[in-house]
Amino acid sequence: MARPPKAATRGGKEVIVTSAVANFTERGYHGTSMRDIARDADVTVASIYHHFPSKQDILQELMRRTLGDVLAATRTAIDAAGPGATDRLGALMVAWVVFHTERQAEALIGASELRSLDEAGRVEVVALRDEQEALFREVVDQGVADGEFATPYPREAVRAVIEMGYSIASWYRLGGTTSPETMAERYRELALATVRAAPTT
Amino acid sequence: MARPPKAATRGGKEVIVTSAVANFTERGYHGTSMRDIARDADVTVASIYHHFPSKQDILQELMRRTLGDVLAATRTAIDAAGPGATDRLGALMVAWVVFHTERQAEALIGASELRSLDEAGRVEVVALRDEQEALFREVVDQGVADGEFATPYPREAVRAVIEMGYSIASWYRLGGTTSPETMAERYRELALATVRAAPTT
DNA sequence: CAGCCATGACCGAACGATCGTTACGATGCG
DNA sequence: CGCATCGTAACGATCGTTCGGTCATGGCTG
Repeated sequence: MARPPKAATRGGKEVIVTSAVANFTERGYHGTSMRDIARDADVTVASIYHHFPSKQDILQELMRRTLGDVLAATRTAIDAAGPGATDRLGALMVAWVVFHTERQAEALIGASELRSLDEAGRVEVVALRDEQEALFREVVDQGVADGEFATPYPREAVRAVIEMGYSIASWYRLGGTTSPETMAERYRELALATVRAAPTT
Repeated sequence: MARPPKAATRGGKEVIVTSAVANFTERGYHGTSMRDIARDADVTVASIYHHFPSKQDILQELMRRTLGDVLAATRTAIDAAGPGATDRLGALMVAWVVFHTERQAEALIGASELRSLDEAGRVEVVALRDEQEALFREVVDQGVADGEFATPYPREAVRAVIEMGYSIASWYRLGGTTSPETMAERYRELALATVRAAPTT
């Protein structure tokens, strides 16, 4: 059947995806042309259509990969953590932040180009996002039930925690003075502080 | 001189801006055509060019207005609050959240279409965003200096607080079960929890 | 083992559609 | 009349996509 002849044929699909990530990040989906993608990937426009049926399909494959990867990474982190909600949320947040520092470009696209998907693609991707949010909610709800977390607003706290990690992708610079692990540690504490707080009044 | 002849002339510039907000929110700047804006504003494309020199100019005026308004609103809130950092950050966060619930579409554009601005526009808008971040940072730094806030990571906490408020614009629905004021109150507490927490070690 | 040829990878050039923008004329109020 | 306002129709550029090819490879046939 059809299989990679050598794997070093020059890249094939991967160079296209890589170029698409860079371009979508910089200019957005609608601001990027197929010719932009082709130029950075060092192929012609027609070659792209040999690997993908359409520009829309590139975006969908990209987003499915990204959201699938981060979901898998956070699930693994939770399963490897202790049984307590504090341990589990800490591990979840560390994995969440590390992903957003190491693969910031893809993470940014995954969260900001939802509106550029067609109907079918959006349904699929929204389902992945809902799964991700549910993962956070389960852990926080467990902590509230066990009494480890005292926040009176678990729903809002979950959104705040998700968003503070996601937002890292928009300003963090790899190679700067703060490593992904250090960043993850700081945000682990910020997240725990957010869910632990009891009402003031 | 030139002034509004009646204010009921049919709208003039305002209907165009309103339509642009709706369209940019739904499809993004590059995903929106001048014909889209014209259709929703009930004017012709040529009429838009009577009020704006270019599509780029519509976006810039939009973003300048939005970021200027939220900056003014948050400054006013801080000045009206008590002198303590807790009061000041609380008032700042309430104003921040209320703005993002009441004018979510514009807020979303202001934060997500930075890359669609040309060089000149970006410089101007980035300056406004930096002022806004500085406002948060001043209050948090004051709290840390006075001992009211114990967070070991003030920089990250500032980013987290800004982002948790901004993100409300992407999911909050006016007319739902939670009013902007209630939402603001909850996020006031989440924000204070985030900056108050001491290191766990 | 030589030769063929199906196949996957790639490309140059063009398609019709739509884009932002403009030239220019009609309208109507002060 | 003068000016702000708005419209019709078109401009050249660029868009996503497709057509029709070339070229190297490697399994199969004799």
